Amino acid sequence: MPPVTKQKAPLSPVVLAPAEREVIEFFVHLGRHLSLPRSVGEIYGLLFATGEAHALDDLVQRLGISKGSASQGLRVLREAGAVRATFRQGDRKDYYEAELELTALVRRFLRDQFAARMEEADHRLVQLQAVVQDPDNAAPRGLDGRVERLQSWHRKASRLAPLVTAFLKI
Amino acid sequence: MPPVTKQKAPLSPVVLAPAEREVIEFFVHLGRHLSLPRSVGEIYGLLFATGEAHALDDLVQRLGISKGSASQGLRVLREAGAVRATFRQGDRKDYYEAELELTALVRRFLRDQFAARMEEADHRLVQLQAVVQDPDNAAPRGLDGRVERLQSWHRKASRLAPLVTAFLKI
DNA sequence: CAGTTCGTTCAGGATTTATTGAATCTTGGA
DNA sequence: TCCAAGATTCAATAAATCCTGAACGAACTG
Repeated sequence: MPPVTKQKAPLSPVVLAPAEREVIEFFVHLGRHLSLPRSVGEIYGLLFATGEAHALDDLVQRLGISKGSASQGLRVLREAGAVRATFRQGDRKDYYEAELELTALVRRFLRDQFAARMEEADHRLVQLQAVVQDPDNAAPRGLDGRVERLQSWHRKASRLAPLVTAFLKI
Repeated sequence: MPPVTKQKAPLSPVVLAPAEREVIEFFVHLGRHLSLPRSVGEIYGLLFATGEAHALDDLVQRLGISKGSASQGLRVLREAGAVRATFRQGDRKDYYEAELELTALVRRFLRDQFAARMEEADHRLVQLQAVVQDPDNAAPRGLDGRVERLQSWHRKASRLAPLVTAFLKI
């Protein structure tokens, strides 16, 4: 008979309850719409489901993902503000818990992601207009007008973000 | 001397002007944010750049993509309302031109895509709540409250879409 | 300082997604 | 009805993306 493998008594079972699995799937699907890898949705889903702080190893065991995925996924979530690190006396592990203030999350997303994309689009449009107006580049007739319409729409979209932010405060 | 290969005199050159290439890249990038394949962005970009109606073969030649990609890409754009088919007397080809009313495009996107996703999320949330409230599923304590918060946020987001649509009408 | 425990990184493998091109279907004209 | 041009489909291939796990470094501990 082989020696019993050493195990530190887990405070809660490492298998997922059906309810947890369901929550995880929900966030995996949500993440797909934001082009996030499955593992990121899984991690946030588990943290959201349990409402507790978990260490990296915990996520690896319960979700059955690799340390690499867990580490990278946590980084993404940290940078997005979707997860907070908490610390415990006399414990070297990092514990993470889900940010549950969804409104704050969305607001942050709008401020960071959306704003960044709008700015990038702005740069592109400026460059595009320069290229189009250069006679050497053989722009089809009427193109400059169409690019102008792109820009005017871009300005309109820019005015939209603050409006949404305001709405979220209600 | 080999016979001259038969060629139907093209009305415009099959190589892309720099201005056209720039516009195409712009829409390729835009499409990435919507998880659209490169080919779809290229097709819309070319139609937008020239402002003219093009047949499938035209797109294949100028963009250097396969017939398959062109056909599927056009279908996606058609279904999204981003492209319109036009017809010509005594010509069996289908010609496509870009829908230039961007505001209408965005409105349609909100109405179709966004609404569909919200409805899907609604179904998922209802199911999720059922699973969570079933005692057999071992939901962690407090989870039902968190799911309730998800739903309340979902309701708020639903109210957002009409608001944006209204804004676009201005 | 040697030995541990954690977390991160990244090259390589696995999986998902996009593209190709030949076969097939559709349509209109003779 | 047959033919040919045009469009679509889809199985095979290519490309992009994600995941893994071993190697590494940092930070503690005895």
